[in-house]
Amino acid sequence: MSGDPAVTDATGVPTMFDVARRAGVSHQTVSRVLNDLPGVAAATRERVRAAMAELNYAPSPTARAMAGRRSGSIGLIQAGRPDYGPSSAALGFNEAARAAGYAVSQASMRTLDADALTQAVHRLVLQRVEAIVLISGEREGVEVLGGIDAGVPLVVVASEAAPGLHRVSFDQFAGARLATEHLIALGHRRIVHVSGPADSMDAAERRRGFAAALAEHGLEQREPIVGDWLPASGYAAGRRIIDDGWAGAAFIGNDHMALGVLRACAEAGVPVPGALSVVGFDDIPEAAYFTPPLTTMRQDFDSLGRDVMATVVEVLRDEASATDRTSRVPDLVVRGSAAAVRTRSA
Amino acid sequence: MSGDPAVTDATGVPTMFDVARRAGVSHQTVSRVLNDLPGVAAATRERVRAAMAELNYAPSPTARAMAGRRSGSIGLIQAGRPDYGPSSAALGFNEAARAAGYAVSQASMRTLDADALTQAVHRLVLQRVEAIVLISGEREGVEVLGGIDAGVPLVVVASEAAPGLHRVSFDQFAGARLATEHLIALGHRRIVHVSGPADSMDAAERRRGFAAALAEHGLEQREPIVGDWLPASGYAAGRRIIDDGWAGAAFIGNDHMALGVLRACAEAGVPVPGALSVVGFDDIPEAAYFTPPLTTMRQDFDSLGRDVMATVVEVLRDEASATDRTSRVPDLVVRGSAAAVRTRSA
DNA sequence: AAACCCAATGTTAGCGCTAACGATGCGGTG
DNA sequence: CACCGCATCGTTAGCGCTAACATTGGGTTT
Repeated sequence: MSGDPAVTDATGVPTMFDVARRAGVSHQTVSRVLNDLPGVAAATRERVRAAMAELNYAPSPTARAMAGRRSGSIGLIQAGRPDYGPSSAALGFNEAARAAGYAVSQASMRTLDADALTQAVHRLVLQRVEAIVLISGEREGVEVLGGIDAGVPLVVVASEAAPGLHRVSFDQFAGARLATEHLIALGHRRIVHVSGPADSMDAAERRRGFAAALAEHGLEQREPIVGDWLPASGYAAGRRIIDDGWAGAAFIGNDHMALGVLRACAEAGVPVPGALSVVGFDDIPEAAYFTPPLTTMRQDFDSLGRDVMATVVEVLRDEASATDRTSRVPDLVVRGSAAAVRTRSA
Repeated sequence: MSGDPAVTDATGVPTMFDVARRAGVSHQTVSRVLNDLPGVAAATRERVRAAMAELNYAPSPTARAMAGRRSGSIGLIQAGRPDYGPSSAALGFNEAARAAGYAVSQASMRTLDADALTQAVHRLVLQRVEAIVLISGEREGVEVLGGIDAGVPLVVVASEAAPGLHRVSFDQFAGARLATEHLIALGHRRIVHVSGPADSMDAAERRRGFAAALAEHGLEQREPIVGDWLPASGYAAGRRIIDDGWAGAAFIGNDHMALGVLRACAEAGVPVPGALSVVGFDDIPEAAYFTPPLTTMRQDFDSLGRDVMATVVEVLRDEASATDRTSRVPDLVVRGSAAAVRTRSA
């Protein structure tokens, strides 16, 4: 692998000059071939290509970044718990980035705080990333990013408008409305919502969607119970719902909390969906095996990640003005946790 | 933010020369201060430090990498599904890396294949990463990496020996033995194991640990049922266990499959832990809210990630020979899914 | 006091690439 | 046939840093 006599570099990695010498041209011509620039005769181009192949040459991203043009890398900041959703989206993004020829410099942080985020952005800028992507549900992240002049395009996954930033997201509002309408269609009239935390944009949108569906059908609105996305808070919410005794159906902000609700029902002997119909959100891999299997809203996080990368490419290509892709609507996946009213008396 | 008159650079980012001019020294002295090299008078050192602070100077990682010494970045390859374990470990690693002053260049791939992995390594090497970390449970990943002369230290998270590589892992063998012994201590004599796929090193180690515990206590060994870590395969395994009717307890390779087993039992009306005791592995956040709450083996993935980074730092510091850290043993977390034999007749 | 040493600094030359400009040589125009 | 123009290529100068060497000036040695 190393020690090739045609290679001058001490590390054994061929440089542009090695290719140039081998092809009998100047290094600049090699550069032109590499970047598909015009002004190279077809025959020469081929000769250079052959030399590159023979030496197994690959340009140094570092040197390219130094020389000023594209660095070929993109910064990815992931803030928050390593949940299924964000992790999948990050994975999809990562694969798409590599497929597009980009490297990904990742900065993850378990909890989002303004200073850490700002620092992370600056570090990435120093690394000459061509764009920075933020995957985080918290509103604060978007606000912080909106106030930074990074000098490179910023793309966020955010379900609320992000002034000055490029945005990609699922339509959480529509998803929540569909979920709620499913319960309404099953004949439920007293529906409660367990929402995610106040600082979550997804939670806010789902809450809006829930409220909109109820309003459209003239149903009574109760103040949602606020959780923190974790099963424990869902469990607590479940107990409250049971003790309260009002609701016949519940739209839960995410599958984790829905699991907590199911657990609370199981403990209290409340049959699901007999006495309480439950719909979740996300469709995590476990959802189909809950007891009972969870009816929920599926989000294709993987393709979300790909969409993010597509946006990056687009923005980088034509320096476009603020993009806003909120196209995808989550799909309803019907399983056993929500049923029609009075099923049992049939 | 930009346009500082003391800064020469067109992009507005101060360079070493800006600092040098401001401090009235040469750029090389600035470099010396930056790298804590000797041969700089204390007073000068202070003056340079002040100038750096005033200009908000930060060295360019790109230029540093170019100039040959450390690049300040580490490559992270994550292969496989974005499950809770690997995602958490990657997060812990990422945070630890940043804390240690390193950037992380991440290459994720949903499925591991030799070519993709090899390519990823080469890309990272071109980016001049100082070390490469692989987080993937599959044996093939370790084998492929073992056969590559990357020129930089390679660190893997692997529960089997990795010749020529630095290794970090939990002691899966000990963990599985503890889990099995817990069931034995509860009085169980007919225990079955549902293992992960054959290409998983964790699965193999857990299987060994399970077999060792049974052997020690002279219990009958049945061939483990092989799953693929996903709930669906756990469900299938659960059905087989129930149909078979032999086992009174089951040690399941991970929590996801355990969920499938619980689901199968719930459907078949087999009480857990009444008729079948179940122990899982991983302690995913959902496990405490399964029905019944799952007794399982907790692994602190976050600190695993930190351990990996610690190993990287260590290896980078003294070019040490192959490291091997298999210290941590998973902890038993007792919940409701495993009970003593004949509990019901009490 | 001449020679010397060493701490403290400055100067120069790259790392591998891109960007800007120069230098060829060929065909076509008046 | 002198002239221009354009494709095709080469040369030079950086990007911001580190590494190796050159330079200074005070304090020691002989």
